[in-house]
Amino acid sequence: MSVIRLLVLGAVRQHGRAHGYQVRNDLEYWGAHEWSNAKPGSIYHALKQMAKQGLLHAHEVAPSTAGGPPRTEYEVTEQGTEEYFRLLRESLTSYDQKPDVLSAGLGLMVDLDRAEALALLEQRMRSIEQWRKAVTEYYTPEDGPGQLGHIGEIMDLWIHSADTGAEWTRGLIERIRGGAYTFAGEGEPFVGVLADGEENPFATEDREPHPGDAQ
Amino acid sequence: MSVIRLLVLGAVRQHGRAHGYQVRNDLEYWGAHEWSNAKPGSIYHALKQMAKQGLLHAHEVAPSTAGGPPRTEYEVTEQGTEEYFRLLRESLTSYDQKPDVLSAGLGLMVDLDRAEALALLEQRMRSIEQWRKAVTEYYTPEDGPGQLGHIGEIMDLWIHSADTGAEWTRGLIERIRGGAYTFAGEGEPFVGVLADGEENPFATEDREPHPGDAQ
DNA sequence: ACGCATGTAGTCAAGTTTGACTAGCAAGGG
DNA sequence: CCCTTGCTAGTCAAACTTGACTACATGCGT
Repeated sequence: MSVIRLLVLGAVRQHGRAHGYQVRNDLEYWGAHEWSNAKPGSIYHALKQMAKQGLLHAHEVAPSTAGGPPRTEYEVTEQGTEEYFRLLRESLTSYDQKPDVLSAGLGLMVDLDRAEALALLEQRMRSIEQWRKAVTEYYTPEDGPGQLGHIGEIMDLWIHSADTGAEWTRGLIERIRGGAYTFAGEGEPFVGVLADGEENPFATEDREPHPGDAQ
Repeated sequence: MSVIRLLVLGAVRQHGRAHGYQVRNDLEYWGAHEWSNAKPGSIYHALKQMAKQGLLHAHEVAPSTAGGPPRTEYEVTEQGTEEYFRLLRESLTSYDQKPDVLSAGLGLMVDLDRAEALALLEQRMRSIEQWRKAVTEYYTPEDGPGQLGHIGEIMDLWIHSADTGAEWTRGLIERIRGGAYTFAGEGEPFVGVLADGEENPFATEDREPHPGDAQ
């Protein structure tokens, strides 16, 4: 799954009705440009594509109040809502070693109720366990892992990631079970999008890129 | 960086001269179809593209000995070798949280000499440390991390990944320093590609996909 | 009054990835 | 002898991603 659709659906849904630039701003507010491929091109592409596929409804709107080309406002359709929850559930349960997918799931998990979020994360634990078992059984030669030479380090890295990923998930489950955060149907939701005109405290500014990021 | 180019250059280079199907087979042998987007289309595309850019030299060759369309053999040019080592070094030093890039680097690191591999991994440790510092400093609000609500879990996940990634890298450095594996210029290299006609012990077979993998 | 940086909103071409598809040959079974 | 299955080798259209670019308006210093 591409994480863009999940993020875009999540952003549009929280606004009720949003145009591309608003979505773009929300994703920046969430830091998504840091941990996913949320570039303008991808966002506008996803909006158009999902409108074509009936997941979003597009309203043509009068030229913007603040300059620039005419903009389009989008609204999530019923079909889009279904797809949104499908993607969200998948992002929390499936172990595919793509940290961006899980990050998006974490940011949006409060759209579910607490019990379901917990159930999905328990399922995630089981997925990791199964994945680990499949990898160790399949890739361990009869004569022991030493036979693989330095290639064995790749497997070791996977196993290490699976184990630490499971450990972190366990911690998250405990925090949620302990009452942390506000989930759907539990009163005042956490404000996850920027109101119109609100300034973004995490804007990119002229800050250098993180050292260590790929060029 | 896209990991495909690194993998393809590495595979062609170890053969001296290889056609697309051979590369494709090597990547499967390395398990790359499991941990990267090494699909046929991407591989053939990368070969053509890099040939166009002068990183590979393409030899048109008589129709294959075993049926199918005429095939092309590729050889790494001097420019391609430079690019290969550039990508390889980057894959080992840069912390971009894409596990496929590091996996590819691990599989190919023995093309470097031991001292350089160690130096690059030490650099990786520093990159992780810097990245961690930048993230914690930049994303921690004045009133403490609790202010972020559930969004703080995303940051917590990053930090956790950085810390466990550093820990694993430290272990690898120690193993290499302790004399593990055979690096460039240390005699018989580990056999990393399949000889012509050799069967692949890790072939995909009809095995089910790993449970927990994304659909 | 002028120009220049900044913010708003989105487009575009080039490159990359995906998944399904083509096509030839060999082995083996009925 | 024919027919299916599987292996070798690669192509293709559609979708997606990237990074640079356009166009308009506002505010701000000089």
